[in-house]
Amino acid sequence: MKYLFEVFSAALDKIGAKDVDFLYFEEPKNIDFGDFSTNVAMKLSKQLKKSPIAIANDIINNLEINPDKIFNITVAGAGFINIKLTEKFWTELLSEVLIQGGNFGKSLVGSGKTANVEYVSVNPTGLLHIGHGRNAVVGDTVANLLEWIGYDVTREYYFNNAGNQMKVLADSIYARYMQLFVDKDFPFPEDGYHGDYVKEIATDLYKSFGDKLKTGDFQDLSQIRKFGENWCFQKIKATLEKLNIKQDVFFNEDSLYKDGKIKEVIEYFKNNNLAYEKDGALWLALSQMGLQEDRVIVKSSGEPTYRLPDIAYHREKLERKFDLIIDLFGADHIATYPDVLAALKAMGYDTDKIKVLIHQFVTLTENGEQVKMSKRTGKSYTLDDLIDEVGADVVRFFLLMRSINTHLEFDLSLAKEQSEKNPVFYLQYAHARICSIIDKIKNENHQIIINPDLSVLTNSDEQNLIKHIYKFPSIVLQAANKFEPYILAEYLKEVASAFHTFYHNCRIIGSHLEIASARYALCEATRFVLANGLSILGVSAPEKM
RNA sequence: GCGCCGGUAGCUCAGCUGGAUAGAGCAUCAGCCUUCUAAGCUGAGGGUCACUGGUUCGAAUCCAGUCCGGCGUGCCA
Repeated sequence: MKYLFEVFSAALDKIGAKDVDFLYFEEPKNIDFGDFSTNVAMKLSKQLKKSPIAIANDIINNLEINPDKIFNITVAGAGFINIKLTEKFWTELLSEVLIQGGNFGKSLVGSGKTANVEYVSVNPTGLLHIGHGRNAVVGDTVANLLEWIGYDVTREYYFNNAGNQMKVLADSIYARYMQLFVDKDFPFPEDGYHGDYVKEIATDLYKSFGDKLKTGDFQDLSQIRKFGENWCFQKIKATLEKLNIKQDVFFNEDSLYKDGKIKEVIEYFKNNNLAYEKDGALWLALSQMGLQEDRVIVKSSGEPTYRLPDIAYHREKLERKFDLIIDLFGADHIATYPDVLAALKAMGYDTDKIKVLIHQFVTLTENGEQVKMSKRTGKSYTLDDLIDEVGADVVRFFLLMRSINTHLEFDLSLAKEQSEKNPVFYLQYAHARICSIIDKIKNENHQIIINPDLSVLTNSDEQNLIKHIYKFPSIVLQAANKFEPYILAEYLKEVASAFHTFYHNCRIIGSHLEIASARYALCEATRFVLANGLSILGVSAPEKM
């Protein structure tokens, strides 16, 4: 690509084209058009006052072509320039891949920079459901992608164990505890958590404390609250661990109060006349920061609204001097971030460093029918249940294979399917097949040349596979820059498909030594791409299936 | 009402910094196992790209409007 840019820029200079910042090469949908094509001649039509086709011909006549690299260049259609590279050009790229091996796909664009990715961030009041699963898996994969392009990444979990929700949890646990062990008619709080897990907590609580917590006074409730928090956190962490997710920092909202950070934010806005008191509450003057309406940051009861700690927390992250700060949350939190960003901007921070990623909801379906998974209705389908049912690999892959902007339908019947219908197995199967070949060659002592001449890989299936392999680093970069793991997932399916076709048509064992050796090398390169790609997605790459 | 996301094949989704015949998987139909894993391969059918108008040599893609679905629009988080 770099090579193409160089020769084309030189030719454009020669024909007198100016300010060509729109020169780019794309892969035509139809491979008959070649490996790359450019529409630069069409775009120059106005400037040069000539027909696109004439310009295209001018460009071609002024190109200095290295016949080792470029096979041919043609003008087609309304003025496209199509470029076909030589087989040798591609096979030379392949040897690069083999040298890089497990590092193939990495780049340095983010090296020396730091990133903070905040995800999951569920308060310890319950169990994770599938929507949280999407958040967790996407966040973790975005973090992986950033690491692959060179960032030093901190994975962070933000939680609040002091708010009203925790009180509701404690009340709910207490009610279940009383119902189960003291008085079965004990009233359940109206806004309490109805999930079955609350009964489990109550049962475990009874095992630890027996009848000691019957009074329901402040001291009892605070012990119950702590017990519930630990119980939930342990479960949440265990579920995340099953998905191969481990976060570096667990940031407690409470520390913002203890360290005076909340106070500092309030002071700042008061001192700058951006906060005022009305109806006994403290309002943030967002209307002076470019937004529509002012909002309450401290209620008349003296408690802060979620906005205040959110602002203080993000200020804290900015103060930790990350080059990139990523927040990931579900569509239901969409309203929270414009206020936070506006407030930070008003405090003089560079909010361009903060990228807010919002993923749409997940619906779980089985046999075309929606499965309920709410934690309030009581009948719940947790993320943990899902992992136990279909496995961590399938959960991760299914939650990653769609753009975060779209509603994701998790098809439970398809996920359960241990067959060719399931896209995860398609990928893993390609990897396992390669490992099986490598095994067989080693175990049965088939002869293989160590550094074979790769230029014999000229047939269309081999060439097609090489071209797919070559794209891997740019796919990783693209997925990382757009924060979209699905781009990688889709790509890996294409690689697997190219491999399966190659595998079907090109035998290794039994071919001539030179051919067999070169194909063996191609298999190894493919294996690196699949293994590296799957590891970014956090999906295992089995050697046998 | 306003804001964000979406509306593309029977289903789930790509394609959206404008480009050549709109793609994939599943489903349907028809083929391929004496040879490295058939969880595989090959082929066929299937589309008014929600609708209307505009910009352009050219629109699924950009702009405006309309309709439909999801989420939000709290002194809940």
